[in-house]
Amino acid sequence: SGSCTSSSATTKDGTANKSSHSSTPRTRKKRCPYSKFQIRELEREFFFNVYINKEKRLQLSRMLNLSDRQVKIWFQNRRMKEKKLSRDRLQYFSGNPLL
Amino acid sequence: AVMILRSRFLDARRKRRNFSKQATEGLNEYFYSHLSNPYPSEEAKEELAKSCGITVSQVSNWFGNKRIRYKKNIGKFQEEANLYAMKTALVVRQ
DNA sequence: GTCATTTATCATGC
DNA sequence: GCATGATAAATGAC
Repeated sequence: SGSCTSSSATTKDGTANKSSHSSTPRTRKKRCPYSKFQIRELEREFFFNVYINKEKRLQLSRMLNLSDRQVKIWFQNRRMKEKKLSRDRLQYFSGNPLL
Repeated sequence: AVMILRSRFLDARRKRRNFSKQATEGLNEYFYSHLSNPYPSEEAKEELAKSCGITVSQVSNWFGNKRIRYKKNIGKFQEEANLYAMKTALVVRQ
């Protein structure tokens, strides 16, 4: 089936083009788990700034062989994850007599 | 003490435990009685969370998993669907 | 941008 | 061995 290597089978935007004709229902891109190295670098940048600018985004996308759009979306999802972690943390530690 | 609680929190978040029978019961009742639009509102999620003894996030997770797994194999859930349809019908009759 | 989703994948229970 | 809950990519509404 489809592979997850972003170097081929994807356009510069990261949008998968399955066919040349416009009649295709524009298939959804398959979910591709990122490598340990990619996650490490993304997390490192996220630690410095939760919001990444265009320059660093392009630089990071080239280094990690990801599309600019993928890096942007990763930061969006990562911010949502951080928010959820804060909520869970608050709920877990709230009303705890040991604190 | 803080570190112990912190590690316990991290472990508790990673490990998965099945919901209670009553919790799954309540979730399924809502799902199959709203099969045409199985998208509970935020208020409905909070009510389900309270009545089932789970968090709102867990309610959202359950409905997300249930919707796609039901859609992927409707036949597998047919018996379950009939069961809850009959159950709600009996409730209405009372 | 946030945020509720969809979808696939991961991890665990049994 | 799958069922099940949680999480990770990806989309779309707003």
